[in-house]
Formats: sequence, C-alpha cells, structure tokens
Amino acid sequence: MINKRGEETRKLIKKCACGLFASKGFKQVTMKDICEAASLSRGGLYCHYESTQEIFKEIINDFMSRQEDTFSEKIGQNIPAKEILNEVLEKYKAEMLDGQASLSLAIYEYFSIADVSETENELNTQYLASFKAWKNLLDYGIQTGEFNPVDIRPVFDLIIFSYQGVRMYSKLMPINEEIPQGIIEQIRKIIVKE
Amino acid sequence: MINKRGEETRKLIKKCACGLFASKGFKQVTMKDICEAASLSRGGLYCHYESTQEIFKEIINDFMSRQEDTFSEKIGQNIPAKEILNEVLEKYKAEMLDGQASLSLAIYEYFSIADVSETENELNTQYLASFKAWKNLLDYGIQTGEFNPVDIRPVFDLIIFSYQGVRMYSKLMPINEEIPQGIIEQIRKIIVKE
Amino acid sequence: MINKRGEETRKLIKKCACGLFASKGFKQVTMKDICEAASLSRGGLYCHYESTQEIFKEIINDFMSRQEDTFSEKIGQNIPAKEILNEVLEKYKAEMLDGQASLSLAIYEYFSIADVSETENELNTQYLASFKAWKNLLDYGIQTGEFNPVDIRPVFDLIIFSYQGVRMYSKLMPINEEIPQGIIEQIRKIIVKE
Amino acid sequence: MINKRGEETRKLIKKCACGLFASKGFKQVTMKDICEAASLSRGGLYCHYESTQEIFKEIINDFMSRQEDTFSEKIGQNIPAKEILNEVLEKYKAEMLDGQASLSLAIYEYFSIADVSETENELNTQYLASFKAWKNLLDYGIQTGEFNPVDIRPVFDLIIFSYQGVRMYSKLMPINEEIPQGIIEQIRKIIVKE
DNA sequence: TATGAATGAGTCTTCATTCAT
DNA sequence: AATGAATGAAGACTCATTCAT
Repeated sequence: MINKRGEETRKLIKKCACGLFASKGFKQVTMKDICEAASLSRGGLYCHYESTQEIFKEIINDFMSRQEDTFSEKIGQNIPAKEILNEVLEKYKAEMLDGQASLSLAIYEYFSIADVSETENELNTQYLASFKAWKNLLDYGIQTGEFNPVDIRPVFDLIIFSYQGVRMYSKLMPINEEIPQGIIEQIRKIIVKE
Repeated sequence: MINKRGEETRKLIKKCACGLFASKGFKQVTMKDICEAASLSRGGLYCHYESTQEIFKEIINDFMSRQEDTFSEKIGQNIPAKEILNEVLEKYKAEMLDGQASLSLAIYEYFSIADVSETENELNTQYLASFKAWKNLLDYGIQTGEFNPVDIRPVFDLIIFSYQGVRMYSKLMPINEEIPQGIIEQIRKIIVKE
Repeated sequence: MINKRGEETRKLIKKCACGLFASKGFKQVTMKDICEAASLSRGGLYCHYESTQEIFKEIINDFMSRQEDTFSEKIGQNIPAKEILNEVLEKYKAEMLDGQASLSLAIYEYFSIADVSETENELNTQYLASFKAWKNLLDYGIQTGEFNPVDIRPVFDLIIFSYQGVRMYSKLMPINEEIPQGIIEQIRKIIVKE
Repeated sequence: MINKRGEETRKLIKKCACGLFASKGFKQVTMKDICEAASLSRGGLYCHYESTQEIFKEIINDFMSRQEDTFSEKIGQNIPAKEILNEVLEKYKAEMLDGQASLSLAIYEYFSIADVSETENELNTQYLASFKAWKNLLDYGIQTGEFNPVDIRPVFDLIIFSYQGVRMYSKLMPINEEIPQGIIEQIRKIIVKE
C-alpha cells in the first residue's frame, strides 16, 4: 500500500519506455527521452531506475514471464496437433507483419552490449525454452500420426530463425503479407503429413 | 593520380571503421572512435568523410557491388544446379557461424534510423537482387530436373530470412555448427529431388 | 518530555554525521550520506536539520562546550604544574596519533567556506580560550619555580600549532609514535626547569 | 613548436586553477570554475586535462620540482649556518603570513582523497626530503659550533609541523605578525648557541 | 591533406529541497 | 515526526563539428 504511487510510476515509465524502444531501438533511447515521454523530471526518473538498461531489462522480464508454454496445456486437452500448429503459425505470421510494435531491434541491440551478454544469456535461455515447447508439440503430432517424422531440432531452427529474420527485416523494409504467409506454408508442408 | 594517397587513406578508414561496426554495431561507433582506430586526427578524418553514416554507406556499397550474380555465370557454364546450390549453401553456413565478422547488427541499426530508411531502401533492393539470382538458380534446377518444382518465392524467403535470423543471433548467443548445418540440410531437402 | 524522541534522533544524526565528517571531511559529506548513515528518510532528516552546516556546527559546539578549562581547577587544587603539564601533553600526544577520529580536515574545510568565516570566527575564539588556559598554567608553573620563565605567547603558539599541524598530517601520511613523542619532549624541555 | 599553443593554454589553465585552489581549496573547485576562469569552453578544457585532480597534480609537481635543496649549495659555499638558518626562517615566516596565496588547504583536501593517498604518498616523500635538507643544515651548524647539539629529528618535527599548523590556520583566522615571529624566535633559541 | 585546439550542445548523474501523505 | 516521490539545478563528460595553421 505504501508504495502504490511508486509502483504506478514505474509502470508508467515502463509503458512509455517500451514505446520508445520499439520505435527507436535500444541505444537510441536516452534517460532524457524517457523522462520526457513519462512527463517526469530527470531526478524523478532516477528515483526509480538507474539506467535505460535497468528499465529495458524489467520490460523484457515482464514480457518473458508472461510467455508460457501454452502448447503443453493444449496437448493435455487432446486438441489435435494440427490445430495447435495452425494457431501458433498464425500468431507468428501476425507478429512478423507487425514491425513497428516489435522490440526486436532493441532486443538485439541490448543483448549485443558486451557486459550484458557475458553474464546472463537470457536470449539463449529463451531459445531453449522455445525449443522445448516446440519439441513437445512436434513429438505429440508425430505420435498422433498427424505430422511427418521430421528431425525436430533443424525444423525448429528453421522456424524460429526465419521468424526472427522476418521480424527484424519488417522494421527495415516493406514486408507484405505474402512473405510471412509463404514462409508458414512452407513450414506447414514440412511438418504436416500429406 | 593526384588523389592516390587520398584513396588509400579512405580505404584505411573504411577498413578500420568496418571492424568497429562489426564489433560494436552502428550507433556505438563515433567519429572519434574511427579516427583513433585509423590513427588520424579529428580534422584529418573530416577531410574524407562527414559522418559515420557516410562511411557506413560506402562500406555497404562496396560490399554490395562485390556481390555479383555468380549463379548466372555458372548456369551459363552448365554446371549442375545441385553443385551450385551446394556451394552457396556452404558459403551461407560459414557466414552464419562467423558472428563476429558480421555487420548484421550494424546494418539493422543503420537502416532503422528514420531518415535513412525513408530515402533509399537499399535493403529492399538487395533483397530483390538476391531473389532474382535465386530464382534463376531454382528455375534452372527445376528445368534440368534436379530440383523439385517448388514455389520459388516462399522457398527463397525461407532461405534468406532463416539465414539472416541466424546471422543476427550469432552475435548474441552461442551458435554451434549444428544449427546452420541443420538449416541448410532442411533447405536442401525441400529443393533437391529425392 | 514531548521531544525526547526528537532529541534522540538528533543525537543519532550527529553521531553518524560525525563519523562521516571525520573520515571524509566536510564538503564531501552530503545530506544524502547522512540520512543513509542514520537510516533516515530524506524528509526525516530535514525535520531536524536544514543543512550539513547546521549539523556540523552543532557537533562543533557540543565538542567545544565539553572543553573546559581543566587547568584552573587543578591549579586550585595545588597539583604541581609539572604534573598538570605532563597530563595535557600526554593527551595531546594521543590525539596527534589518532588521525582517523580527528575532525581537523573537516574543521578546516568548514571554516574556509567564505560566508562562515566572515560571520563568526569561532576558531579564533577557541584559540584565545585555549591561550588563556595555558597562560594560567604557565604562570602558575613559573610562579612555583617549576617552569622556566618563558615568553608565554610564543611558547603557546609553538605548542598549539605544532599540535594542529601533526593532527592534520596524521590524516594524510603515516605518523608513527616518535613524532608526537619527540615534539612533546622538546616542548617539555623548553618549559620545565633543568 | 607544434604544440606551442597547447602548452601556453596548459600554463594558462594551471595559473587560473592555482588561484582558484588557493582561495577555495581543492574540492570546491570544479572543472566549470576552471574553464570559466581561463575563458575556455568546457570541451576546450577537457582537451588538456581530464579532471581537477590531474590539474592539481601537475601544479603540485611543478611546484615541488622548483623546490631544491638550497641548503647544501650554501653549505658548500661555507656560508655560516646561522645565516642560512636566518634566511630560511624568514622565508617560513613570510609564508606563514600569506594565508591567501597558500595552497595548504587544497593540498590537505587533495591528499585526503582516498585513492590518491593510497598510491603515491607524495606528502610523505616531501616530508622526508625536507628532513634530509634540515638534517644537513643542523649537522653542519653543530659541527661548526654555531648550533646546540640538539636532537635533530624532534627539532625538525617541531619546526615543520608548527609551520604547517600556522599556514593552515592563516586561512581560517587572523594571524598577525607576532605569531610567526614568536615561533621562529623560539626555534632559533632552541637551535642557536647562546 | 592533415593536425589538433577549441567550441557548444547534449546527456548523464547527483543532490538539496519540497511536499503530500 | 517520518516517509519517499518528485523537482530542478548544478556539474561532469563526451562528441560532432569547425578552423587556424
């Protein structure tokens, strides 16, 4: 209760900062930008965060903690693998198209700062978590006979990196709907039987 | 040649700057960094280039002009499509692994700076040039019966974006040889008959 | 006593601040440092003191009011002059050695701030008070025949300034016991007969 | 020749900074103060010096390198010890009176900054050098029979620390001529025969 | 061409100080 | 009395950029 006001300010800061990071990348955003966006004084911002890194990290953590392994839940409900796959591919497609809202560039910049990447390779962690989820889905689909018996790891890599590649480029050149559409169809072809 | 020495200095500047861009990205490199790396005085550097943007642009242009459509030459020599494909995939694989030398991050940063991307979308140009080359190769292979009659555009997208995705990540997390290897094999499977 | 708790807090603040002043000097200590040292909030500290100057002044005043003319009391008890002298010289020696606890540097800094030294020259007041005490002692010793008939003022100056000089240096370079020991022996030689 | 302009600027900076340090102490002087005093822009000052510490250090070094052991030269010329002593004591007296021009406070502050005093205890070095010079003089005077056979070290300490003590106080309270005069006479009495 | 001194703007960061609670 | 969020000013530092030489 006592720090309710503080918590709200922090949320506001993160919200404003998130918009800035999405549109400008990581390095291009300064503490000054953020305090202006949040209508806070210089010192006021420093009450809550010491640096853009700290703010960004918190945004990323909030975001990642919201990411759950939705596959396993659906697998437990015996939803057909094909259906789960379609759903996630549609989601990926939408994200590939939404270049402006994406933090991709900021994330890449952030993780390319030396001392960050040394300590905690959260990107790798996220990659592994994502792999685990996909492996579950593919194993499940193969077992139910809906999917081809593909090599899971390379197929996953193909999916994830083409997805990331497009997300990145979507901020830099016009990506029309055909590109993500074409990519997810290729992926479906590889995975789904027939 | 009165400006021979000048040309050499420019080359030196580009070489030094290129190393900096590859390791630090675009924004993180300052004119000061470059003149220190090239052992030039502040004013000396400004005799040749006005900004980091100008230097970077020239580096990129040099690089792109070196990229030629090597496929068409080989196709003209009737080299088997499979062989040409293998060669380029091996090259891609090597590049995916060599994170440090890659300008990926710098390129993304550079093109994400608003006023640049407005004027001249060189990235899109490069994408289209690359597509043209691959289309030639795939058409050729399909015609000779070596390749499956794939949908050219989506297959190309899958190749190029997964390649770019890995290149980006190779600067941010450990990419072992399996990943590129797995990806190019998947691609081969899609393209090559049997 | 309604402000008992307030008085305790003030004492705590002074105690913590005193440690900071002794180790860091005057200017180097901020209100922020003090509230952290005293585990008080910013606003909490301001309830009691307006500035570091105010705190420091109170510390100094407390300290000075504790300094009483102990000589005159002892003289009244007819304690031999030699004995009184020995006692005070031993005390001085101990203080010269205890560089860390000394507020010397902070005092110098504090009094060298223009607007302070203009108004109230407490340092001079203290000097004069100290002189008065020593004059009593030396007169007494000379009268009892224990001391040489020295020129009181210059001898006092020699004592007090060499004492202050060593105290200052004891914070800045290693002062071993020999230095204060040698100094007080020289002083004794000057003062005490034979 | 090439950096003549630069060298002059450095001298100007040191001159202006020296005045500021003498009147305000060390910590109270900011880079901003110095560039204003020297009519230089912020960046211009940073071209030459990185910090007030660096400037101060250079001032001190310049000053110390000007300090030579003038005693030994005069001893070599067989100038009477008494005369040499008188000369140096007069010099000390003048310095004790000139509180405003003195860097004492600044020096004390500077050397009380932790990381400085750790590495290089120049104050101690200076103390030892000064002792060596005085030892030569006193030995010489004792040998010629002009001086009493005093204990050299404690007498030196008495001289040097009372001198330093007065210099310090001369910035903080009114020091009239009597004080230094009285002190040097006491010292003379101790040292000189009769 | 090349040097390096100088400028000035921009950002970072730290605090004294205030104020609603 | 006490909290801690917020303000705003001061100072540090870094660079892009210019210019006399």
